Amino acid sequence: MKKYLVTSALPYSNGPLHFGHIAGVYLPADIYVRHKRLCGDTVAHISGADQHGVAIMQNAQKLQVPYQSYVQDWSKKHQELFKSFQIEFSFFGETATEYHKVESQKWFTKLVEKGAIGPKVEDQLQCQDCKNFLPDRYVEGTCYVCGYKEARGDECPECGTWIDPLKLTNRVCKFCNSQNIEVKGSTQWYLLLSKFSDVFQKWFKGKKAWRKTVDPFVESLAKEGLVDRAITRDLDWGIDVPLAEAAGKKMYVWFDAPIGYVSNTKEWLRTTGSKEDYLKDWWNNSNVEIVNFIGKDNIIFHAITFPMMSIVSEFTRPVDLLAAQQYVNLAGKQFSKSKGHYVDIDEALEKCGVDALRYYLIWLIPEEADTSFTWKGCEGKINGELANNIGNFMSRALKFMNKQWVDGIESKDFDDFFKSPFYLELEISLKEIKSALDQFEFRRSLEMIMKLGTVANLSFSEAAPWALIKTDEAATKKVIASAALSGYALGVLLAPFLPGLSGKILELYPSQLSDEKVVSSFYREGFTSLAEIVSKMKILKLIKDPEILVPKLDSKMVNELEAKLLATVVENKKNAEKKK
RNA sequence: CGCGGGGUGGAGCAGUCUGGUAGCUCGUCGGGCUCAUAACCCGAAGGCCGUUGGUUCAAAUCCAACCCCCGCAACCA
Repeated sequence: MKKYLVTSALPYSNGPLHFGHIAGVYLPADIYVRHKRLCGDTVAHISGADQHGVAIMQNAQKLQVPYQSYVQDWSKKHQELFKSFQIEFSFFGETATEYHKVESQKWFTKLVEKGAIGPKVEDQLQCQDCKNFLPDRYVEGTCYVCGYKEARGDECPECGTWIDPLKLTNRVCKFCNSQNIEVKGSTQWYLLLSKFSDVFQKWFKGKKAWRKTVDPFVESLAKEGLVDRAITRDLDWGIDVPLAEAAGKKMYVWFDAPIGYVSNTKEWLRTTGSKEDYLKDWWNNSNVEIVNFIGKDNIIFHAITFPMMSIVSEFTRPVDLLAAQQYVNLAGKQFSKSKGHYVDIDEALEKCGVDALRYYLIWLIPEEADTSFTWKGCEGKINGELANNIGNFMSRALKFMNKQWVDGIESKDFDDFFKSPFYLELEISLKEIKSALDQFEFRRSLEMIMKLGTVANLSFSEAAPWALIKTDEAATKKVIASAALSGYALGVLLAPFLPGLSGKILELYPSQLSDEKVVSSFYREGFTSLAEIVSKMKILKLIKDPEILVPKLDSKMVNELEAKLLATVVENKKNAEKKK
């Protein structure tokens, strides 16, 4: 029994979530958490809304809504979506709260004491009309390399140059469209990472190996040397910097956001009345494995910045396992709501159902490479695999059983199951299925379960009970009994992946088998004790006929959705060419 | 020479670390079966593993160079 502290990247309260967020972070985290819990481990799954930063201010201002209500609104919507996806958290907090402010200020103060935060003066662009200091992304101008007129302050979309915003000409403020911009010296507090390169190297070399998409990337950045980063801003939305000489300044959102994992853990323990201490029993406990689920854009903050903040402040241990995923694209291109390249996730949920959509999204988890959502792919996976393989197997086997033996089958007839090809395969793959999950190989794990579904179908077809029953009812009973237990085992194995479908399967079986503790013990120890439980029951009778467990997607609907999606791809391509 | 990821039958992917007859799912074609959600089972066709060169008895796999696609990552998951 181990203790796991699993965190999922805090979703930014500034717009709707899409498949990339779900498949890239929350779904794999949820599966991992369910898997560990079934194994008997103690797991905290912590996340929450990330509610500060300039992008939020800009959008709230546009809508003329107070910041606080704007972010709470999005936070609420995100939580509703997680609920409909059956993604569960121990605690989902918010960063625009008093408890988070207290914790963040504690970190800031401590890092100042440790010499890891200090002031520097730097030239910055300030809009003289709206008085905002302009972050790189919020200033546009003419590119000094290629002359492109709408170069952003961070990068020129035309020639790809990394822009120094101070060198742009004809600068425009993206907050208010003013051109009245001046260069001003401004004092900001910096996280002095360059001082701690040795500390970083020592930790990084000693840690466990992460994905090949992460370690080489972080190494190459570290080789260039860790860069000091400004972690304060002159804004009116954010957490106050707890220094008298920095009055009026706020913390940079990426400084306080990861602290959200910690503050939310503290708040979780407080609100549940736990006696445990968030640091001693969790974050600073060397017997706890800390696992972060994030998207590839967050790697730097979770592999460098936050671990350094943790080590230097000595408040918490750094992350043990960083499960960073790549991106999920939409028909090969990045999601973009402004370009209409977008699929409404609530619509998709309604059309596919949770189980089916989770199934397709699991297959899309971008473990080592970007993946791509298409409606055709969705249809193929759901209809061709989940419905035909698992759904149909449950139907053919269990309907047969209920039709022939209304009163159930005696336990002695179940003994053959333990000699069946399905059981032999199950014995071999159960360990593999679980260890794949331990290594964040979600797709491989689920593939092995689907393979078991194929074996179940194959055995059933080979035994041909529909023909056998005409000559040998006793033998047929044994065939069906094995099939029924195969279906049960599939239900158990699917629990971390598709809790809904797993529940629907398990509830067909008597309570002695569908009981949570029993399910968990099979998942943990294998199915050897299944014989004993069944024999105690004397007769195994299903609670009811299986309904259609996995409804199929209608092909016509899929074709229409796919056509609509591809149309926007073509249109966007045309628009992009026009711009050139 | 900015950085990272990818390029394997029609589609989507695994295999590359640890070299040894090229694999999976879907699709296509042919057959079987009729318990089941037009499902399931069997068989077949289809690939010079991005290109070129090297190492080796042997290369998708190791080495070198190049080409193409995707992303931008310390201020978009």
